[in-house]
Amino acid sequence: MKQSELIKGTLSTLVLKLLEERGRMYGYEIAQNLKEISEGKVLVKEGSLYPALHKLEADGFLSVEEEFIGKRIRRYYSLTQNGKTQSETALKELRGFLEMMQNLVSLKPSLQS
Amino acid sequence: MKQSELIKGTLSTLVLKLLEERGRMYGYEIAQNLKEISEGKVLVKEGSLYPALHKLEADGFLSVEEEFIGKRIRRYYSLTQNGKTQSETALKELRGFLEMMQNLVSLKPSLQS
DNA sequence: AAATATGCCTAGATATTTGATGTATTAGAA
DNA sequence: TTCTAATACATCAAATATCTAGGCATATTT
Repeated sequence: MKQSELIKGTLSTLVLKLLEERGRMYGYEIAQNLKEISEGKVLVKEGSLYPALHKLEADGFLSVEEEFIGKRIRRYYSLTQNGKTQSETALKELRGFLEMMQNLVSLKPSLQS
Repeated sequence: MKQSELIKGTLSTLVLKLLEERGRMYGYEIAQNLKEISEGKVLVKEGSLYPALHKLEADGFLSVEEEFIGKRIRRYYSLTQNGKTQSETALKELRGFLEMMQNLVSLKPSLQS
């Protein structure tokens, strides 16, 4: 079990969370940011991130604006109205899940049936 | 995102944790127990659990003893020595992951770069 | 007698992530 | 100046884990 295995299912939610805070980010920036704020523990691969972004966009949760920095393109993502709703829903769910998991991994045998 | 999507990658670890505490359990019992101690939130399907158990066994982390209760068979699983080591490693990792995730989902924008 | 619970199992579909690979620009080090 | 690393997008094949949906059989409750 690699540490990265555990990220499964949480990437989209983390992206939504970041965009909720930052307002507007591009893919590379998101990857760097996740790496920084997780102290190198969340290392999202491009092969994970870009498909995830495209899916969120296709689902109507993200809108995109393309910009050229010199000759290099950047695709800035922002939350749509649906995206904001989705972000709150997903975060609530993720927090509930984390709380429950914390509980499970810290349970002592004596506390159980 | 169904709640179950988030379980991905954690099932094996939860099984190891349970066996570490309980010493000896069979599949059906594990499923019931996860359901109980998670207050109905972790509903492991047989299609997930049995393959997971078989994999843990194949990896040398679990040993099996078959018992007949009347005519009905039960397959009791226990941790091997490797399984105990693996359990501790996996739990440490999972706890670290949970802590980090807690951190990520509660971060305020002002705390970031 | 019928329905529910116990108890094991597999096969196919689905979804996500990884690793590899590709293209191209820009900045900085040697 | 030349080479390397960083920036920035992207896709595809393969691996992996889980779920859905089935199957089989016994035991218990209604």
